[in-house]
Amino acid sequence: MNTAGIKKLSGEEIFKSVISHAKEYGFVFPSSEIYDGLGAVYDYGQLGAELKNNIRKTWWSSMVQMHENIVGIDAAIFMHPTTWKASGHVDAFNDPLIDNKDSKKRYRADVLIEEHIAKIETKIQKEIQKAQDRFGDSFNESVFRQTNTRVLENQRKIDEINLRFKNAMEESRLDEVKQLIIDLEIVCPVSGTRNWTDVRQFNLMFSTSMGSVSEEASTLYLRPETAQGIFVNFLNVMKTGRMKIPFGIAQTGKAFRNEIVARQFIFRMREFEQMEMQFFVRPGEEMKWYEHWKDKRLRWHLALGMGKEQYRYHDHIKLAHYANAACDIEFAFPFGFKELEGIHSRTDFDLKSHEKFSGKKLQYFDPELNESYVPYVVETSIGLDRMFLAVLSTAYREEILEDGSSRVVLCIPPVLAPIKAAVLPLTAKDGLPELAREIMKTLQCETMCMYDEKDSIGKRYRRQDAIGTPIAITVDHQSLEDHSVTVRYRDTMQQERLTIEKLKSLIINQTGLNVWLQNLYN
RNA sequence: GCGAAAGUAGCUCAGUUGGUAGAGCACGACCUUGCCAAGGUCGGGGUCGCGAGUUCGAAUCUCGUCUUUCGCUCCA
Repeated sequence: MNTAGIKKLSGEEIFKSVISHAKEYGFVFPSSEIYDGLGAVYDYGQLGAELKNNIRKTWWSSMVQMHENIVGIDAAIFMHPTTWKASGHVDAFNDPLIDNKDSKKRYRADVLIEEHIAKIETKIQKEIQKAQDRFGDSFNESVFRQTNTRVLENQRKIDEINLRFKNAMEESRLDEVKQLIIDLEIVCPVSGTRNWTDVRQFNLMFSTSMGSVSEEASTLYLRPETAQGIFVNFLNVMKTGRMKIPFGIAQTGKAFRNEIVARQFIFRMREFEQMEMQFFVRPGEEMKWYEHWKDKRLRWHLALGMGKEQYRYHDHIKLAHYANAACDIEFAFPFGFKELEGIHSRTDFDLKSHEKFSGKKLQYFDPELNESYVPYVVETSIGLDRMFLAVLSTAYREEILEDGSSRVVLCIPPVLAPIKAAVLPLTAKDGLPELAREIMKTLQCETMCMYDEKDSIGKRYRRQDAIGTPIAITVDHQSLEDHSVTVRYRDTMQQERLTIEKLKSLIINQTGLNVWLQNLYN
């Protein structure tokens, strides 16, 4: 049987199919689904976890194992709060915002309250003005402020509002900020109504507290990027690893961003996993290394064989405050070309800032130049979940076969496939399961395999196609006599006959990471 | 946050003007079969998102509420 054609699907159709396929076969589930789910949070299922692990492993080996001058670390998600002051994340987005439902205008809640206070202050000023007009030169303002009941009353109001606002902000009680706005009967300057939304803090960082829930507890943030874990460990790694510039530190791990809108399945999530490497170089050489990693990272993607046309560079014109060059590797997702990986020349911004806040010298003594300097940093940073989505949506295919029937197949790059081989007895009797089990036992020491004897052989092939297993091994009656089995390939559906002894090397050659690494960068 | 759509079995969905919940696929057992989604028999699984109301009676009508998805807004 051969493939007669691939069903043409629109991006939207593919995306929808991928999402439901991912759920149906145990790749990705909506989080906490029995409680109706949690918006834009997803769990990886039994096959998804395998695929995700394989992507991570492939990245890690390519970056750490294959480079003598790159080492990997695993920093904690919690970091000293000052880290985020140094990185600029604390100040960046910290305003409490509130919307008026009628005018649909958005205001800073603190500004609304300040304006209200200013109005009361105006009243006080008017009282003072009136008194001054009456008493003339003998008027003493500070005495008046301390004795006049109307002024005192208004001043008391101001102090109370300030206190309430301050307490609310310190305790992150946004509901209290809203209550304050309601209590003060503040109206929208445009619509004149008091129809307010809840106050929302536009801080992209999630916070929690460490220690007991008393005043001793300190506010911690869930890291919004993994990079800072590398920068704060720069000295440790450099010294203990005897690293010589240029060198890199790699890390994979979860990061958290409180996005206002998290959408598009696992493309934009509030909890996500990054795989990134910070490469420390001599100042002035950063552009050379920037180009180097731009090229090398694209070659990594191409080595997976998902198609050259799926990728493109997107150079940033507007640069972040810490960068002097930046580009994305964009991928053709079902909803268009979007950022998959970023390569940024971060200059010495981060290390310098950490020097300033920590008071520690974060410098490298360069024996060739005979001087110390703060290294420049070139970063490669890829979203693991995005890579997962890229793989899954590219792999998904609905094929029409010669006989008019159809099959759904995941053409996942073999090195990433969750299950590498399926072991299938042609029938579930005559001693075939016993031999198949024996083969299974040997192969599962080598790699992820799956045993299946339920339903007809054709059906089992299709089931393996649907989860992207590259190789199916079928044990039949002939196997009992001559120790040979049928090997059936996912993509072509072609079969060949091999002796059992050759299976191991076949699987390693076709799906093994070590073999894949040998051909990488060549 | 605003706007729109949708919540019925693991998946895709049906459910007629209100009358005690169905199909296909999937799942489990058994029989028959054996190289590309075979057939048969039997079976498991749903308080129809949740809560009120109307009614003799609500998956169906009304109201409320929750959740999800999409678009906008925000961010990059």
